[in-house]
Order: sequence, then structure tokens, then C-alpha cells
Amino acid sequence: MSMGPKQAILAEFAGVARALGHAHRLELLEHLGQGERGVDALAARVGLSLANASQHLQQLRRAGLVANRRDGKFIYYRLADDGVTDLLTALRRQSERNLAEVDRIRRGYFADRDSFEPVSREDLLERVASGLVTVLDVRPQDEFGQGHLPGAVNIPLGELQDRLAELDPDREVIAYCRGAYCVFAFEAVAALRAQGRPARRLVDGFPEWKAAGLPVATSF
Amino acid sequence: MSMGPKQAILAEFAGVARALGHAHRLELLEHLGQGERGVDALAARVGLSLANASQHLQQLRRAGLVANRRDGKFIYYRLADDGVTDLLTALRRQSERNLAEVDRIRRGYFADRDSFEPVSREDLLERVASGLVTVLDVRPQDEFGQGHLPGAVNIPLGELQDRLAELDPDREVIAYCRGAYCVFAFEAVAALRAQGRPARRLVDGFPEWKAAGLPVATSF
DNA sequence: TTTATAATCAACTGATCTATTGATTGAATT
DNA sequence: AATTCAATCAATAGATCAGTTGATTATAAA
Repeated sequence: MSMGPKQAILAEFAGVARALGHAHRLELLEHLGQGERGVDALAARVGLSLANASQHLQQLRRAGLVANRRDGKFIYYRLADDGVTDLLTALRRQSERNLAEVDRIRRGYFADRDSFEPVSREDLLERVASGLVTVLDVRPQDEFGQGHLPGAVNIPLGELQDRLAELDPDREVIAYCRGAYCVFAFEAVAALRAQGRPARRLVDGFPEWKAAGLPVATSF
Repeated sequence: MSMGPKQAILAEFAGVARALGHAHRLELLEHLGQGERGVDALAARVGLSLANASQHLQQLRRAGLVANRRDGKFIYYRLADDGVTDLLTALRRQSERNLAEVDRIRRGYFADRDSFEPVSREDLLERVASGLVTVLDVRPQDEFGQGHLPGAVNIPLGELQDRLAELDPDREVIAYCRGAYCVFAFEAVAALRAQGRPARRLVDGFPEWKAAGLPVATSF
């Protein structure tokens, strides 16, 4: 066998890549990007059995992508650092660029719901500074609480119809949720536009905002 | 089964990650980063059977990471675009950050050979501009010919001892080769320093230089 | 048309990965 | 000490992956 040092290093890199090589693990990472969580909560959100989620999380841990801590009888997992989000972003960029299948899915589902250009982080910062927009966080309340964009209003998608009154109808809404492919923001923009309100969505989500080093607010 | 659009997209991303999840494929990508190559040449350099290399290359192609073209009876593979190098760099960064094993290998092998700080691309550009350094490309001649740093001198590692006279002993040498873990540059720096000559190495290699959009020279 | 060469394809073995099941560990509660 | 709950561990069956071997396709040359 005897590998040279380069092969040994490449084998380690390959191990990290392989840890990213399963949709369930990517989804776990997306949720962990919102903040730390217990195994049970993650399993429920991603739709996995507890044992299965536990094992996927351990693979991520072996790859150095997540870390965990024990608090009483709960074990909380979190992303190892913001660099993980950067790696996920790089993976997404490359996949979007050269995978026809990604484009097909996006056109077939997402593009129908949002024919308007998404807003970049820079655009959002500018518009917030000029006081022209409402930033809307459509994630569940607990995720909002763990960290959100400064000044954002939290109305989870399911409550949006009932709480429209909370949004000034003359201000443009910029909605965001967990990431570039989280459907909540798409649905929220579609719902608002159906009411004749101006709305667009942030190009990606909270983890990317945080990984970019931009300020984050919490509710605790 | 019925997956939502997000799960379908994540499954595609996972497919790309899985394509990176094997040391042989990462090594193939490293070689493709130097320029396009035929299957036979790649198989020989990476030490794979022809059929095995062919199959790995096809996995990379399905993942949209490489492209190929036919010319006569040869099929030449190349990286799909410079973004692939960026993704590989992101993978390397993350792996270095949180994998104790990578650090151990690096200390055990590489650090022994090069206790001096590597030179960043920006540093190299500055030093070249001030005319103080010789840039040394220690890759094989054919790789040099397909693309190299402007003004670089090509002396493949194996010929370095015999061709020392070609290097001005008073100018610092900055050596580079295929990438951050290519051993050639480490060996070259060690050999030069053993002769009492000032030498350091570029932090990564030719593909990263090219992907950064910096100028590239060719010999054809 | 025959021959040679580059690469892929097909089939197969052994290895690794995924998800489930049930047992086990660790920490808090009774 | 006994109980309860979160999470991991262990064992397993089915699926996918890696690498070899030999056959096949595509192109160029004899």
C-alpha cells in the first residue's frame, strides 16, 4: 500500500468530501447553520430516525465539519466554524455552474415562484441603510431567536397570511430563510406578491450572512 | 420516495461532493489543473490502470467537474472551469483547519523540509516587480509548456542538481509546482538551502495561480 | 480490408456505505 | 437503587462503490 505524504493528505481531503456526499448530511449541515441543536431536534427536522441522524452527525464530526458538547443528557451539535458554510457555498456554486440537473430543478420549481432577481447581501445592506425596506425572516421562531439579521421581523411562513397587517404595505419586503434553496423565502415572496405587495428575496440565507462576518442579532 | 425540490437539489450537490470523495480522483484533478491531458497520460501519472482511470474520469465528468474532447483517437480531459480549483481550495482550507490528521502528516513530512514561511501570491508579485527573485518552476517540462507563471525558469526537480549554474546564487529563489501538497517544491527548496542558497516556496501551485485570474505564459 | 491503438463498456468480486433494529451507556429524576 | 430519557453502539441486510479482467467501439494507419 505505502502512500506518499501527498496521497495520505488527499485521502483526508477525500474523507471530508465524502462526508458532504449525502443529501441528509447536507440538510443536517443546513440546519446546523442556523445554530446549534440537539440530535433529537435535528432528526425530527430532517425526517430521520434518531439512530440514523446520530450516525450521520458522527460522520460529520469525524470529518471535522461539526463539533458537539454535552449539557446534561442532551448532546448539542454545531458547525465546527464559519468556514464550513464557505465550503458549502463553494460546493453550491460549482454544482450550479455545471450541473444541468440543478438548473432543471431550479427552473421547474424555484424560477416559477420567483421570476425577480434575488437581492445580494450588499444590496440589502444599502437598502436597509436608506430605510426603504422591511427585512423579513420567515424561519420558525426558535431559529430566529438563535440568530437573525439585525432589524429583521420574524413571521414564520405558516403565520404570514394572518399577520400581514404587521408589514407596512408601502415598503418593499426582502425575505430570507435558511439558505439559497430553502423554500420558505420563495413561498413568502410569492404570497406577498399575490397580495400586490412588493417583495423579493435575499440570494441566500442566514448562515451565509453570518459566515460573511456581517452583524447578527439574537433574542436571548 | 418523493423528494421535495430542496432534497433533489441537495442530492445533486451530494453527488458532486461524492465525486471529490476519493484520493485518486483528487489526484486526477490536481494533474488536470496543470492543463488538459489524455486518459493514458493521466493513468500513468496517477498510477492507475487505464480502465480504472477512465472510470474515475467519467465520474468526474458526470459531476460536471471535468470536460473532455476527442482529437483523433485520443480523448483529452480538462477541468470544467477555474471554479473547480476554487472548490478544491475551499476543500483543502476546511480540511486543514479541522482535521488533526492533516496537521500531523504535514508536520511529520512537510514541515521538516520547509520550516520557512511560504510566499503568498501577492508577495511573489511584489518581489518579482522589484526584480529581487527568481521564480522556479520544478514541474516536468511538458506541464511547464502548457502554462506557467510569467518569467518563471523551468528546471524539473530531477535536473536541479545538475543545473544549479543556471540560477544566480545571489537572488532568492521562489519555487512552485502543482499545488500546496506537491512535494517537488518542498524538495527543491530543501536542495537549494542545502547548497546555502536562499529559497522559499509559493504557498500553492500553478492551478491556484491561474484560477486567481493572474497572468499565465505558455511555450507553444 | 486488415491491423493497431486509445478509450470505453460489461461483468464480476470484494469492500464500503446506508438504514433499521434492539441493546447499552450516561445523566437526571424519583 | 430503580426509572426515565437522550444518545450512542452493535449487528445486520441491502445497496452502492472500487478495481480487475476481457470484450467492444472509434479512429487512424498499413
